[in-house]
Amino acid sequence: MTIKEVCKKFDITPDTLRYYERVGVIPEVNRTKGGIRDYSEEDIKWVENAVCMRSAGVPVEMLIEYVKLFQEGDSTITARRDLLMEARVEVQKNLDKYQATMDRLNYKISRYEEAVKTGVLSWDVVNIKKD
Amino acid sequence: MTIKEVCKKFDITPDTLRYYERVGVIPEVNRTKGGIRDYSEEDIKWVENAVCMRSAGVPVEMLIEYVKLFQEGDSTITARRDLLMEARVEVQKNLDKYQATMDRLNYKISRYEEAVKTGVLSWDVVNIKKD
DNA sequence: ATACTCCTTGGAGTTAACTCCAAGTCAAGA
DNA sequence: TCTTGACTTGGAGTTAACTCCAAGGAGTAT
Repeated sequence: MTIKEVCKKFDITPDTLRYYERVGVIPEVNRTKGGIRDYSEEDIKWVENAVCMRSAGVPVEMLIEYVKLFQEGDSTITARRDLLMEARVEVQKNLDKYQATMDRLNYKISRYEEAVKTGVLSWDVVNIKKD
Repeated sequence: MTIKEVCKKFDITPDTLRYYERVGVIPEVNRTKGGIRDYSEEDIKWVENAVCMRSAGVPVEMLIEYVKLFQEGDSTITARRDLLMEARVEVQKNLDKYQATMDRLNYKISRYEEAVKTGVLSWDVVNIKKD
């Protein structure tokens, strides 16, 4: 699979994909004789994983560390597990924040819907209900 | 309330809070005769809102726009609602991504837990189950 | 009155994660 | 063989959102 195809599949740019490989967010990809990247199924799984993790804010730094440990073999299994658990804590934290913000947005929007209908804007549209 | 107290309350730095005011993420805050910021309840609500929105990745740009519209008065009610709805779409998108990443992390970690216990590392620890 | 601490400002600097660019290579088509 | 177009590289540039800094002012303790 060419770089362009992989990029299309995951909606990222070739620059990003090359960057990921360069810094080690994904392992090195096989090349044709001409030196052009040819992504294997395995490579694509790594890209998929990287894109997913990055979309949830897992730092590039952490993904690099994971790949490094992976390439060191089975002796790093617990280290990898710990790294993933560390990542999970952060993702969960953010998930909670996003959910809290959704709640706030939903509340505000419902108040605005009301205001648009009735012409009356309640005091607390900016904020959240008084305690 | 002093800037330090507000910062402690929301776990941010004075620099960030002054930055928010400077660029318009929150409206201007009242000062003492000496020129020192004295945050009112209202100000604090704005800060709370800004911190919440920012923690879910709502761009500073968008918060500035909201404050600007708010200060223009009731004629901007629908515009503000639309802005909030736009923000909500983005936050929801990210929420979904974070959830997907949590699922992936949970799966991977469970596989690693297994591997740590049994010493056997299944083929797909890196990725997600084959289709 | 002097020192100390915390506040102020405008503006420069930092960071993470891309994103762009110039110069060069390679395979395929005319 | 020559052109075309996609790919390659190392390195520089960009962006959003802070973060830091130097210089100065105000209020309080000694």
